[in-house]
Amino acid sequence: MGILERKEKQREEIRKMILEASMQLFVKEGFENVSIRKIADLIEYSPTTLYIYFKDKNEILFHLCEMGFERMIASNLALIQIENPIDRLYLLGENYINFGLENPEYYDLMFIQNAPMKTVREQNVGYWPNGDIALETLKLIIQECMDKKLIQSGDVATISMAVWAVAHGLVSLAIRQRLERLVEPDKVVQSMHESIRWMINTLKKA
Amino acid sequence: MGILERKEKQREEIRKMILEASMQLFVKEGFENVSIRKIADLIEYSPTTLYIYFKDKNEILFHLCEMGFERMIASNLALIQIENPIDRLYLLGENYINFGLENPEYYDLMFIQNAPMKTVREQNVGYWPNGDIALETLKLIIQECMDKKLIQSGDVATISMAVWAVAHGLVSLAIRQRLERLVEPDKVVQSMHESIRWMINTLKKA
DNA sequence: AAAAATAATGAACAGTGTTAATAAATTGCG
DNA sequence: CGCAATTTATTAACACTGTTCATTATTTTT
Repeated sequence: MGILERKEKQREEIRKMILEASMQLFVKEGFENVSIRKIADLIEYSPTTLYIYFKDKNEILFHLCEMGFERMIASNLALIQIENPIDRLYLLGENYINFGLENPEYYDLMFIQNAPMKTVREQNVGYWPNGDIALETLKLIIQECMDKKLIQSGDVATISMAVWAVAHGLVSLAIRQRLERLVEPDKVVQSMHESIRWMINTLKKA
Repeated sequence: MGILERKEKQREEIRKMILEASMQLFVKEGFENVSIRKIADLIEYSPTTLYIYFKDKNEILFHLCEMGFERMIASNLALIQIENPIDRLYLLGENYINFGLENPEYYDLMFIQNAPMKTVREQNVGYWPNGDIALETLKLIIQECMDKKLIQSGDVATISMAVWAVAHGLVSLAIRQRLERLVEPDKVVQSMHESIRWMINTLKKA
Protein backbone atom coordinates (compact mmCIF):
# COMPACT_ATOMS: atom_id res chain seq x y z
CA MET A 1 0.00 0.00 0.00
CA GLY A 2 2.44 2.66 -1.17
CA ILE A 3 -0.32 5.17 -1.69
CA LEU A 4 -1.42 5.16 1.91
CA GLU A 5 2.17 5.64 2.93
CA ARG A 6 2.61 8.60 0.66
CA LYS A 7 -0.64 10.07 1.92
CA GLU A 8 0.56 9.72 5.45
CA LYS A 9 3.76 11.46 4.47
CA GLN A 10 1.86 14.32 2.90
CA ARG A 11 -0.23 14.62 6.00
CA GLU A 12 2.87 14.74 8.11
CA GLU A 13 4.32 17.40 5.88
CA ILE A 14 1.36 19.68 6.30
CA ARG A 15 1.47 19.10 10.03
CA LYS A 16 5.08 20.18 9.92
CA MET A 17 4.15 23.26 7.90
CA ILE A 18 1.60 24.23 10.50
CA LEU A 19 4.01 23.73 13.36
CA GLU A 20 6.76 25.67 11.65
CA ALA A 21 4.44 28.57 10.96
CA SER A 22 3.29 28.46 14.58
CA MET A 23 6.88 28.49 15.78
CA GLN A 24 7.70 31.40 13.54
CA LEU A 25 4.85 33.44 14.95
CA PHE A 26 5.67 32.20 18.39
CA VAL A 27 9.29 33.30 18.53
CA LYS A 28 8.63 36.54 16.69
CA GLU A 29 5.40 37.77 18.22
CA GLY A 30 5.33 35.89 21.47
CA PHE A 31 3.13 33.26 22.95
CA GLU A 32 0.04 35.40 23.33
CA ASN A 33 0.02 36.38 19.69
CA VAL A 34 -0.21 32.91 18.23
CA SER A 35 -3.72 32.44 16.93
CA ILE A 36 -5.23 29.83 14.68
CA ARG A 37 -6.12 32.49 12.13
CA LYS A 38 -2.62 33.94 12.06
CA ILE A 39 -1.07 30.54 11.57
CA ALA A 40 -3.54 29.81 8.79
CA ASP A 41 -2.78 33.14 7.13
CA LEU A 42 0.92 32.40 7.18
CA ILE A 43 0.61 29.06 5.41
CA GLU A 44 -2.23 30.33 3.23
CA TYR A 45 -4.82 27.86 4.37
CA SER A 46 -8.17 28.49 5.92
CA PRO A 47 -8.34 28.40 9.72
CA THR A 48 -10.64 25.40 9.70
CA THR A 49 -8.10 23.32 7.84
CA LEU A 50 -5.84 23.29 10.88
CA TYR A 51 -8.50 21.28 12.66
CA ILE A 52 -8.07 18.48 10.14
CA TYR A 53 -4.47 18.10 11.23
CA PHE A 54 -4.70 18.93 14.90
CA LYS A 55 -7.42 18.35 17.42
CA ASP A 56 -7.24 21.87 18.83
CA LYS A 57 -4.90 24.71 19.64
CA ASN A 58 -3.65 22.96 22.76
CA GLU A 59 -2.31 20.16 20.61
CA ILE A 60 -0.34 22.64 18.51
CA LEU A 61 1.02 24.26 21.64
CA PHE A 62 1.94 20.85 22.96
CA HIS A 63 4.10 20.20 19.93
CA LEU A 64 5.73 23.61 20.23
CA CYS A 65 6.42 22.73 23.82
CA GLU A 66 8.09 19.51 22.77
CA MET A 67 10.20 21.45 20.30
CA GLY A 68 11.25 23.70 23.15
CA PHE A 69 12.41 20.67 25.08
CA GLU A 70 14.39 19.55 22.07
CA ARG A 71 16.24 22.84 22.11
CA MET A 72 16.86 22.56 25.81
CA ILE A 73 18.06 18.99 25.55
CA ALA A 74 20.37 20.02 22.72
CA SER A 75 21.83 22.78 24.87
CA ASN A 76 22.72 20.10 27.40
CA LEU A 77 24.89 18.15 24.98
CA ALA A 78 28.07 19.43 26.59
CA LEU A 79 27.07 17.70 29.82
CA ILE A 80 28.26 14.23 28.83
CA GLN A 81 31.84 15.41 28.68
CA ILE A 82 31.87 16.29 32.36
CA GLU A 83 32.79 13.32 34.46
CA ASN A 84 32.16 14.76 37.92
CA PRO A 85 28.38 14.53 38.45
CA ILE A 86 28.32 17.54 40.76
CA ASP A 87 29.97 19.69 38.13
CA ARG A 88 27.50 18.25 35.66
CA LEU A 89 24.63 19.16 37.94
CA TYR A 90 26.01 22.64 38.22
CA LEU A 91 26.20 23.08 34.46
CA LEU A 92 22.71 21.66 34.11
CA GLY A 93 21.45 24.34 36.46
CA GLU A 94 23.32 27.08 34.64
CA ASN A 95 21.98 25.85 31.31
CA TYR A 96 18.48 25.75 32.68
CA ILE A 97 18.63 29.33 33.85
CA ASN A 98 20.22 30.55 30.65
CA PHE A 99 17.73 28.70 28.53
CA GLY A 100 14.84 30.19 30.45
CA LEU A 101 16.17 33.74 30.25
CA GLU A 102 17.04 33.44 26.58
CA ASN A 103 13.85 31.66 25.52
CA PRO A 104 11.16 32.99 27.83
CA GLU A 105 8.42 32.11 25.37
CA TYR A 106 9.49 28.50 25.14
CA TYR A 107 10.02 28.35 28.86
CA ASP A 108 6.49 29.57 29.37
CA LEU A 109 5.07 26.77 27.29
CA MET A 110 7.31 24.11 28.80
CA PHE A 111 6.92 24.91 32.47
CA ILE A 112 4.24 27.50 33.08
CA GLN A 113 1.30 27.23 30.71
CA ASN A 114 -1.48 24.76 31.31
CA ALA A 115 -2.39 24.29 27.66
CA PRO A 116 0.29 21.76 26.64
CA MET A 117 -0.34 19.63 29.72
CA LYS A 118 -3.98 19.37 28.79
CA THR A 119 -2.96 17.54 25.64
CA VAL A 120 -0.50 15.42 27.61
CA ARG A 121 -3.26 14.30 29.93
CA GLU A 122 -5.69 13.69 27.09
CA GLN A 123 -3.34 11.15 25.59
CA ASN A 124 -3.64 7.59 26.81
CA VAL A 125 -0.79 7.37 29.30
CA GLY A 126 0.28 10.98 29.57
CA TYR A 127 2.53 11.38 26.60
CA TRP A 128 5.28 13.92 27.29
CA PRO A 129 8.39 12.35 25.78
CA ASN A 130 10.79 15.27 25.71
CA GLY A 131 9.62 16.66 28.99
CA ASP A 132 10.22 13.32 30.63
CA ILE A 133 13.67 13.05 29.04
CA ALA A 134 14.66 16.38 30.53
CA LEU A 135 13.50 15.31 33.97
CA GLU A 136 15.23 11.97 33.61
CA THR A 137 18.51 13.77 32.95
CA LEU A 138 18.18 15.55 36.26
CA LYS A 139 17.29 12.41 38.17
CA LEU A 140 20.17 10.46 36.67
CA ILE A 141 22.69 13.07 37.70
CA ILE A 142 21.30 13.26 41.23
CA GLN A 143 21.37 9.47 41.41
CA GLU A 144 24.99 9.38 40.29
CA CYS A 145 25.91 12.01 42.86
CA MET A 146 24.38 9.83 45.54
CA ASP A 147 26.00 6.66 44.28
CA LYS A 148 29.37 8.34 44.43
CA LYS A 149 28.55 9.73 47.89
CA LEU A 150 29.00 13.28 46.69
CA ILE A 151 25.73 14.39 48.23
CA GLN A 152 23.76 12.95 51.09
CA SER A 153 21.56 10.11 49.96
CA GLY A 154 17.80 10.25 50.10
CA ASP A 155 14.82 9.93 47.84
CA VAL A 156 16.07 10.79 44.35
CA ALA A 157 12.75 12.16 43.20
CA THR A 158 12.37 14.43 46.21
CA ILE A 159 15.89 15.85 45.99
CA SER A 160 15.45 16.30 42.23
CA MET A 161 12.27 18.13 42.99
CA ALA A 162 14.02 20.52 45.34
CA VAL A 163 16.74 21.25 42.80
CA TRP A 164 14.24 21.71 40.00
CA ALA A 165 12.14 23.94 42.24
CA VAL A 166 15.02 26.33 42.89
CA ALA A 167 15.88 26.61 39.22
CA HIS A 168 12.29 26.92 38.09
CA GLY A 169 11.44 29.29 40.89
CA LEU A 170 14.25 31.61 39.86
CA VAL A 171 13.49 31.54 36.16
CA SER A 172 9.74 31.84 36.43
CA LEU A 173 9.86 34.65 38.97
CA ALA A 174 12.39 36.39 36.76
CA ILE A 175 10.47 36.19 33.52
CA ARG A 176 7.32 37.24 35.33
CA GLN A 177 9.08 40.34 36.65
CA ARG A 178 8.77 39.43 40.31
CA LEU A 179 12.46 39.18 41.20
CA GLU A 180 13.17 42.83 40.58
CA ARG A 181 11.05 43.49 43.63
CA LEU A 182 13.68 41.82 45.77
CA VAL A 183 16.95 42.88 44.18
CA GLU A 184 17.76 45.75 41.87
CA PRO A 185 16.80 44.94 38.28
CA ASP A 186 20.36 44.97 36.99
CA LYS A 187 21.42 42.48 39.65
CA VAL A 188 18.68 39.93 39.09
CA VAL A 189 20.60 37.68 36.73
CA GLN A 190 23.71 37.73 38.86
CA SER A 191 21.73 36.88 41.99
CA MET A 192 20.04 34.04 40.18
CA HIS A 193 23.36 32.45 39.39
CA GLU A 194 24.55 32.99 42.94
CA SER A 195 21.41 31.27 44.19
CA ILE A 196 21.81 28.19 42.05
CA ARG A 197 25.51 27.98 42.92
CA TRP A 198 24.67 28.28 46.60
CA MET A 199 22.06 25.57 46.23
CA ILE A 200 24.43 23.06 44.73
CA ASN A 201 27.18 23.94 47.15
CA THR A 202 24.97 23.26 50.13
CA LEU A 203 23.91 20.01 48.49
CA LYS A 204 27.56 19.06 48.41
CA LYS A 205 28.20 19.88 52.04
CA ALA A 206 25.06 18.29 53.36
CA MET B 1 -16.89 70.48 50.22
CA GLY B 2 -18.97 67.66 51.67
CA ILE B 3 -20.50 66.86 48.34
CA LEU B 4 -17.24 66.04 46.66
CA GLU B 5 -16.39 63.82 49.57
CA ARG B 6 -19.64 61.92 49.31
CA LYS B 7 -19.19 61.57 45.59
CA GLU B 8 -15.77 60.13 46.16
CA LYS B 9 -17.28 57.70 48.64
CA GLN B 10 -19.93 56.62 46.16
CA ARG B 11 -17.29 56.12 43.55
CA GLU B 12 -15.30 54.02 45.96
CA GLU B 13 -18.38 51.97 46.75
CA ILE B 14 -18.99 51.10 43.13
CA ARG B 15 -15.35 50.22 42.72
CA LYS B 16 -15.76 47.89 45.67
CA MET B 17 -18.88 46.40 44.09
CA ILE B 18 -16.98 45.69 40.91
CA LEU B 19 -14.09 44.12 42.77
CA GLU B 20 -16.34 42.00 44.91
CA ALA B 21 -18.23 40.73 41.89
CA SER B 22 -14.91 40.00 40.18
CA MET B 23 -13.70 38.10 43.21
CA GLN B 24 -16.91 36.11 43.37
CA LEU B 25 -16.53 35.04 39.76
CA PHE B 26 -12.86 34.53 40.32
CA VAL B 27 -13.07 32.09 43.21
CA LYS B 28 -16.09 30.28 41.81
CA GLU B 29 -15.29 30.01 38.12
CA GLY B 30 -11.55 30.45 38.10
CA PHE B 31 -9.20 33.03 36.76
CA GLU B 32 -9.81 32.35 33.09
CA ASN B 33 -13.54 32.83 33.39
CA VAL B 34 -13.47 36.37 34.70
CA SER B 35 -14.57 38.64 31.90
CA ILE B 36 -15.62 42.25 31.87
CA ARG B 37 -19.03 41.27 30.58
CA LYS B 38 -19.60 38.67 33.27
CA ILE B 39 -18.61 41.08 36.00
CA ALA B 40 -20.94 43.68 34.53
CA ASP B 41 -23.78 41.16 34.34
CA LEU B 42 -23.33 40.26 37.98
CA ILE B 43 -23.62 43.83 39.22
CA GLU B 44 -26.20 44.68 36.58
CA TYR B 45 -24.22 47.39 34.89
CA SER B 46 -23.18 47.69 31.31
CA PRO B 47 -19.65 46.45 30.48
CA THR B 48 -18.47 49.89 29.45
CA THR B 49 -19.31 51.31 32.86
CA LEU B 50 -16.44 49.35 34.37
CA TYR B 51 -14.09 51.48 32.32
CA ILE B 52 -15.26 54.54 34.20
CA TYR B 53 -14.02 53.01 37.43
CA PHE B 54 -10.99 51.11 36.22
CA LYS B 55 -8.56 51.81 33.45
CA ASP B 56 -8.67 48.27 32.08
CA LYS B 57 -9.00 44.65 33.05
CA ASN B 58 -5.42 44.51 34.24
CA GLU B 59 -6.22 47.09 36.88
CA ILE B 60 -9.08 44.96 38.19
CA LEU B 61 -6.81 41.92 38.26
CA PHE B 62 -4.19 43.97 40.06
CA HIS B 63 -6.64 44.72 42.85
CA LEU B 64 -7.69 41.08 43.08
CA CYS B 65 -4.02 40.28 43.33
CA GLU B 66 -3.62 42.70 46.20
CA MET B 67 -6.61 41.10 47.91
CA GLY B 68 -4.87 37.77 47.53
CA PHE B 69 -1.84 39.16 49.31
CA GLU B 70 -4.07 40.39 52.10
CA ARG B 71 -5.31 36.85 52.62
CA MET B 72 -1.79 35.52 52.55
CA ILE B 73 -0.55 38.15 55.00
CA ALA B 74 -3.50 37.36 57.26
CA SER B 75 -2.57 33.67 57.23
CA ASN B 76 0.85 34.69 58.49
CA LEU B 77 -0.50 36.33 61.62
CA ALA B 78 0.55 33.40 63.79
CA LEU B 79 4.17 34.12 62.87
CA ILE B 80 4.71 36.92 65.36
CA GLN B 81 4.22 34.56 68.27
CA ILE B 82 7.21 32.48 67.29
CA GLU B 83 10.37 33.86 68.79
CA ASN B 84 12.92 31.64 67.06
CA PRO B 85 13.38 33.15 63.58
CA ILE B 86 14.27 29.82 62.03
CA ASP B 87 11.05 28.29 63.26
CA ARG B 88 9.30 31.35 61.98
CA LEU B 89 10.93 30.93 58.59
CA TYR B 90 9.83 27.32 58.56
CA LEU B 91 6.22 28.24 59.30
CA LEU B 92 6.37 30.96 56.67
CA GLY B 93 7.38 28.37 54.11
CA GLU B 94 4.68 25.95 55.20
CA ASN B 95 2.09 28.72 55.05
CA TYR B 96 3.27 29.72 51.62
CA ILE B 97 2.90 26.22 50.25
CA ASN B 98 -0.46 25.69 51.88
CA PHE B 99 -1.74 29.02 50.66
CA GLY B 100 -0.67 28.22 47.11
CA LEU B 101 -2.25 24.78 47.11
CA GLU B 102 -5.46 25.99 48.70
CA ASN B 103 -5.81 29.15 46.62
CA PRO B 104 -4.32 28.29 43.24
CA GLU B 105 -6.31 31.01 41.51
CA TYR B 106 -5.03 33.70 43.83
CA TYR B 107 -1.55 32.29 43.65
CA ASP B 108 -1.69 32.51 39.90
CA LEU B 109 -2.51 36.18 40.00
CA MET B 110 0.01 36.97 42.71
CA PHE B 111 3.04 35.16 41.36
CA ILE B 112 2.46 33.83 37.87
CA GLN B 113 0.31 36.09 35.74
CA ASN B 114 1.77 39.08 33.97
CA ALA B 115 -1.42 41.14 33.99
CA PRO B 116 -1.23 42.55 37.53
CA MET B 117 2.42 43.50 37.13
CA LYS B 118 1.55 45.53 34.08
CA THR B 119 -0.56 47.78 36.26
CA VAL B 120 2.17 47.87 38.88
CA ARG B 121 4.65 49.10 36.32
CA GLU B 122 2.22 51.61 34.86
CA GLN B 123 1.95 53.36 38.21
CA ASN B 124 4.49 56.03 38.95
CA VAL B 125 6.90 54.20 41.21
CA GLY B 126 5.76 50.63 40.82
CA TYR B 127 2.95 50.43 43.31
CA TRP B 128 2.66 46.93 44.79
CA PRO B 129 2.01 47.54 48.48
CA ASN B 130 0.85 44.14 49.65
CA GLY B 131 3.26 42.26 47.44
CA ASP B 132 6.11 44.27 48.87
CA ILE B 133 4.90 43.67 52.43
CA ALA B 134 4.96 39.93 51.86
CA LEU B 135 8.50 40.08 50.52
CA GLU B 136 9.56 42.32 53.37
CA THR B 137 8.34 39.72 55.85
CA LEU B 138 10.64 37.16 54.29
CA LYS B 139 13.61 39.50 54.23
CA LEU B 140 13.13 40.52 57.85
CA ILE B 141 13.11 36.93 59.04
CA ILE B 142 16.21 36.08 57.04
CA GLN B 143 17.90 39.20 58.42
CA GLU B 144 17.02 38.20 61.97
CA CYS B 145 18.37 34.70 61.40
CA MET B 146 21.62 36.22 60.25
CA ASP B 147 21.79 38.69 63.10
CA LYS B 148 21.38 35.86 65.56
CA LYS B 149 23.96 33.80 63.68
CA LEU B 150 21.44 31.02 63.05
CA ILE B 151 22.31 30.86 59.37
CA GLN B 152 25.42 31.85 57.54
CA SER B 153 25.47 35.54 56.75
CA GLY B 154 25.43 36.88 53.24
CA ASP B 155 23.38 39.14 51.04
CA VAL B 156 19.89 39.14 52.54
CA ALA B 157 18.19 39.74 49.22
CA THR B 158 20.01 36.90 47.50
CA ILE B 159 19.34 34.38 50.26
CA SER B 160 15.72 35.50 50.41
CA MET B 161 15.57 34.96 46.70
CA ALA B 162 16.80 31.41 47.00
CA VAL B 163 14.28 30.59 49.71
CA TRP B 164 11.45 32.21 47.79
CA ALA B 165 12.54 30.38 44.65
CA VAL B 166 12.26 26.97 46.29
CA ALA B 167 8.82 27.70 47.67
CA HIS B 168 7.53 29.29 44.50
CA GLY B 169 9.12 26.63 42.34
CA LEU B 170 7.34 23.91 44.27
CA VAL B 171 3.95 25.59 44.32
CA SER B 172 3.97 26.76 40.73
CA LEU B 173 5.15 23.43 39.35
CA ALA B 174 2.51 21.73 41.48
CA ILE B 175 -0.43 23.82 40.40
CA ARG B 176 0.70 23.56 36.80
CA GLN B 177 0.71 19.78 37.05
CA ARG B 178 4.42 19.36 36.40
CA LEU B 179 5.46 17.78 39.69
CA GLU B 180 3.44 14.64 39.16
CA ARG B 181 5.90 13.85 36.40
CA LEU B 182 8.61 13.45 39.00
CA VAL B 183 6.83 11.79 41.93
CA GLU B 184 3.59 9.87 42.09
CA PRO B 185 0.62 12.21 42.17
CA ASP B 186 -0.46 11.25 45.67
CA LYS B 187 3.00 11.96 47.04
CA VAL B 188 3.43 15.40 45.51
CA VAL B 189 2.24 17.38 48.53
CA GLN B 190 4.28 15.32 50.96
CA SER B 191 7.41 15.73 48.87
CA MET B 192 6.84 19.45 48.67
CA HIS B 193 6.86 19.72 52.43
CA GLU B 194 9.93 17.54 52.64
CA SER B 195 11.67 19.79 50.16
CA ILE B 196 10.95 22.99 52.03
CA ARG B 197 11.96 21.37 55.32
CA TRP B 198 15.18 20.13 53.76
CA MET B 199 15.85 23.59 52.39
CA ILE B 200 15.56 25.31 55.74
CA ASN B 201 17.51 22.58 57.50
CA THR B 202 20.44 22.99 55.15
CA LEU B 203 20.20 26.73 55.63
CA LYS B 204 20.62 26.10 59.32
CA LYS B 205 23.63 23.86 58.95
CA ALA B 206 25.39 26.01 56.40
C1' DA C 1 -17.82 6.13 -14.66
C1' DA C 2 -20.17 6.20 -10.22
C1' DA C 3 -19.70 6.00 -5.34
C1' DA C 4 -17.17 6.73 -1.23
C1' DA C 5 -13.78 8.95 1.33
C1' DT C 6 -10.87 12.76 2.20
C1' DA C 7 -9.56 17.56 2.21
C1' DA C 8 -10.63 22.28 2.23
C1' DT C 9 -13.55 26.10 2.84
C1' DG C 10 -17.07 30.04 4.03
C1' DA C 11 -20.19 31.25 7.24
C1' DA C 12 -21.47 31.36 11.67
C1' DC C 13 -21.54 30.92 16.93
C1' DA C 14 -20.38 32.55 21.12
C1' DG C 15 -17.34 34.65 23.24
C1' DT C 16 -13.17 38.35 24.41
C1' DG C 17 -11.25 43.49 25.68
C1' DT C 18 -11.92 48.00 24.42
C1' DT C 19 -13.49 52.56 22.25
C1' DA C 20 -16.49 56.24 20.18
C1' DA C 21 -20.72 58.37 20.08
C1' DT C 22 -24.81 59.25 22.52
C1' DA C 23 -28.24 59.60 26.03
C1' DA C 24 -29.39 60.38 30.93
C1' DA C 25 -28.60 62.07 35.31
C1' DT C 26 -26.39 65.14 38.49
C1' DT C 27 -24.10 69.28 39.93
C1' DG C 28 -22.46 74.24 39.76
C1' DC C 29 -23.62 78.80 39.09
C1' DG C 30 -25.90 83.17 37.86
C1' DC D 1 -35.36 78.41 39.61
C1' DG D 2 -33.25 77.51 35.04
C1' DC D 3 -29.45 76.85 32.16
C1' DA D 4 -24.94 75.18 31.23
C1' DA D 5 -21.30 72.03 32.42
C1' DT D 6 -19.91 67.91 34.14
C1' DT D 7 -20.33 63.27 35.39
C1' DT D 8 -22.31 58.70 34.69
C1' DA D 9 -24.18 55.13 32.02
C1' DT D 10 -25.39 52.91 27.84
C1' DT D 11 -25.71 51.18 22.96
C1' DA D 12 -23.31 49.96 19.02
C1' DA D 13 -19.40 48.73 17.03
C1' DC D 14 -14.46 47.17 16.13
C1' DA D 15 -11.27 43.77 15.82
C1' DC D 16 -10.18 39.96 17.67
C1' DT D 17 -10.41 34.80 19.73
C1' DG D 18 -11.24 29.22 19.35
C1' DT D 19 -14.22 26.21 17.33
C1' DT D 20 -18.11 23.81 14.65
C1' DC D 21 -21.30 22.86 10.74
C1' DA D 22 -22.73 22.50 6.25
C1' DT D 23 -21.12 22.69 1.80
C1' DT D 24 -17.97 22.32 -1.93
C1' DA D 25 -13.91 20.47 -4.24
C1' DT D 26 -10.66 16.98 -4.78
C1' DT D 27 -8.98 12.42 -4.64
C1' DT D 28 -9.33 7.48 -4.14
C1' DT D 29 -11.70 3.15 -4.40
C1' DT D 30 -14.76 0.05 -6.47
